[in-house]
Amino acid sequence: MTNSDNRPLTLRDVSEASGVSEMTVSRVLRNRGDVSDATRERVLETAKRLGYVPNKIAGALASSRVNLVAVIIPSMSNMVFPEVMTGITEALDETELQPVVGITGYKPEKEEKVLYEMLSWRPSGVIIAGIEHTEASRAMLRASGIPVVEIMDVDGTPVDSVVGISHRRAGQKMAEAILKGGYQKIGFLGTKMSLDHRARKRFEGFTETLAKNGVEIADQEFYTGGSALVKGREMTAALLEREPEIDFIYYSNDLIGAGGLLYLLEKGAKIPQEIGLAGFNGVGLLDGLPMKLATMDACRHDTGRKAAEIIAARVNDPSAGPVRIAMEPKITYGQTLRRP
Amino acid sequence: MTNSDNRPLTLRDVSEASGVSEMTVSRVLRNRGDVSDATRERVLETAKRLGYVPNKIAGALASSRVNLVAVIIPSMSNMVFPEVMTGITEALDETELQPVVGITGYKPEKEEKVLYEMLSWRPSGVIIAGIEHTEASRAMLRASGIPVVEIMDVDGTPVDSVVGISHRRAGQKMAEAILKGGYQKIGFLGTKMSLDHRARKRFEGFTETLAKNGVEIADQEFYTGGSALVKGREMTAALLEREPEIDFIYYSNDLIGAGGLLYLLEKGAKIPQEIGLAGFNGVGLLDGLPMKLATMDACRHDTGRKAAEIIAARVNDPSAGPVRIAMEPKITYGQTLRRP
DNA sequence: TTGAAAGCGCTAACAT
DNA sequence: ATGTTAGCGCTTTCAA
Repeated sequence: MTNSDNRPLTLRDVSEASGVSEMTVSRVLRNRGDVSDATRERVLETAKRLGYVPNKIAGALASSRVNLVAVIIPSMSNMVFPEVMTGITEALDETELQPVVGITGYKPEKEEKVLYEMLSWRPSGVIIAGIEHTEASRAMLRASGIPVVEIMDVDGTPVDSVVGISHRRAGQKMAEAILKGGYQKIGFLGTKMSLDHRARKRFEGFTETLAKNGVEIADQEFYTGGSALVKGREMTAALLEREPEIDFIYYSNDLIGAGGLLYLLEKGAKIPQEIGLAGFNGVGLLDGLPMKLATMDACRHDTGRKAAEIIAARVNDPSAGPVRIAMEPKITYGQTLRRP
Repeated sequence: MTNSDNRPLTLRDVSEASGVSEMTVSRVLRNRGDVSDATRERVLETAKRLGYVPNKIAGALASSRVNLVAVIIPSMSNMVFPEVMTGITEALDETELQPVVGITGYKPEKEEKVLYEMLSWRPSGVIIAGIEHTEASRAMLRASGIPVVEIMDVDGTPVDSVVGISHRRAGQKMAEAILKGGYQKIGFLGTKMSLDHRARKRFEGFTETLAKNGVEIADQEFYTGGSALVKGREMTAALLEREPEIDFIYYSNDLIGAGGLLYLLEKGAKIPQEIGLAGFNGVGLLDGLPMKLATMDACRHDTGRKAAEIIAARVNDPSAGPVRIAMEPKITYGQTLRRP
C-alpha cells in the first residue's frame, strides 16, 4: 500500500507506471486539455492504485495560483464567527476556492502576525473581520495585490471592499426602540471594549441617541473573561443593587443578556413591563430559554456569504472594483422589549 | 508603498535593493547561518522598507518542509471542537507548527475529500477527530508517511497514534452513577447516531451496563437538527408524556440536557429527588443556568494539547513510535444527579 | 562570512 | 492528443 521508501509519490511515478508523460498525467488529474478516454482511464487507474496525492505546493509555485482564501477572525468560540464561516464556506463551495482560517484572539499584533503568515502562502483573497487594523496590517493588505474584504463593520475606511452592518447604527436603532417602548432609566452591561471596536461603536451609537433624546445612561459596567451567563447574572444583580430604579438593561451580547434574563426571572421581575432587556447578535443557540430575549440580528451568515462572493468575483475578474455593502440590522423584539 | 507593477516582491528584489546575494537575504530572513550584523541589519531594513513577504510556497517546495498541521474535525459550531482547537493551538504555539483546520460536517465522504485536499499541501502531521474513517481515508493517512493522531475516541483500531476518552466507558460510568444514585426508570434522549459514533458508543456502554444490572431503558428518542435547547424541552415533554414514571433522563449532550432542565424547572419538578438529569461534555457555556447539570468531562482541552504534543515530538524525532492515550472521563454531579 | 549552482514537483507555453 | 522545455521562488549544498 505504501511505497517502499518513504518518499511521497510524484507525478513522475505515475507517469512511469502508466507509460505516459508527466504532462499528460498532469492534464488528466486537472481535467485540462484534450486527453483520450483510454489514456485518461489508464492514468486515473494508476494514480489511484499507487495512492498518488498531488503536491499542491509544487502546483501552486508553477502556476502561481493558490485556490485558498485567508479568513482572519478574532475567535472561534464566540458563536458569532462560526456563523460567518458557514456563510463563507457555503459560497466558496460553489467555487474552486477553499477557506483557511487564522485566529487573532482580538489582538492587533497577533492579527498582524497571522496576516503575514497567511499572505506568505499567497492566497487568492483575504476576508478579515473588522475595519480597524494596525498600519502595518493595512500596508500588507494593500501591497498584497489580492482582493480583500473587511467584514462585520462598515464604520470606517476599508482597505478595499467591505461587508457588514454599521454597529453605530445598530446602537442607535436599539436606543430608539427602547425609548419608543417607553423605558426611561436605562443601564448598559457589556464587555470591556478597548479592543472590541464593534461593541464600542454600538455603545457610542447607543449613548449618542439617548443623549439626543435627553436621556443619559443611568449606570454601566464592563467585564472581561469568565462565563458570560454567570457574568450576566452577577452584573445584573450588582447594577440593580446600585440603581434599583432601572427599567431597561442593554447588554452588549446575547449571552450575558441571557444570564441577566435568567436572574431576573428567578427574582420574579415583570418582564418587559417593569424592566426590559435586550442583547445583541441573534444567537440561535438561546432559543429555548424561558423567555425570548430581544436582540438584533447582525446578518452574520449573509455577511460571510457576500464576502466570499466578492472574493470569488474578483478572482474571476481582477478588474472589478471595490464593493461596499452595508446591511441593515433588524430588531427582534422577543418578549423582553415592550413594543411602541 | 506598493511596487509599480503588480508582481509580488521576491527575494531577488530584496537582494538587488540591498546589494547582497539572494542566499544571504534568505539566511537573514530565516536567522540561519552566520551573517555579519551589518549585513543582517541592511537586509532587514530593506525587506521591511519594500514590504517583502516571503513566499512560503517556494520555500516549502525547496526545503520539502511545511510547518502546517492538518486538523480535521466535524464542525466548528458544536462547542466541543473549539475547545479541542484551543488545546491544539496552545501546544503548537510552543513550536514552529501551525494548525490548519478542515471541516467534514460529520460526513465520511467529505472527510475523505478534505483529507485529500489537506494532504496535498504536504503538512507535517494530521490530527483527525474520531477513529472511524473510510478505507480510502485510512489508506491515505497510512501512505502519507507523516504522524497521524486520531482524537476523542479510543474505542477501535487507530491508524497511528490516538488520544481521547473511551465513550463506551463514559456511558458505562454514567450508568453506574445513575444506578448508585438509586434511579430505576431511566430514559435516554439524544441525537440520531448513525454517523455520530461517539454518541453511539456512549449509548451502547450505557445500555449494556444497565442491562448487566437488570435494568432496561424505559424510553428513548433521537432527534436531528433544530435548536438543541428547544429539542431538549420538546423531547423531555414528550418522553414524560409517554412514560410519566421516569425518574432519570440521560441526554447525549449538555445542550439538550439544559433544555430538559429548564423545562422541568418550569414544571416545578423536584430535581434531583423525583427526577434526575445528566448530559455529556462539560460545556462551560452553561454555567449560570438556574441549576448545574450533571455531566461528564470529555477532556477536550487536554486531548487537543496532547495530540499536538505528539505531532510535535514526532516531527522532531520521526523514529518515535505510535502513542495511545486513554483519558479517564470524570463525572460532575452538579445538582441534577443524586449522589450514592 | 558570503556566493553560485542545482533542483524541489509541478505547470505554461510551445512543439509535434 | 501527447510530448518537450523552461521556469515558478526559494533552499540545499558546495565552493570561495
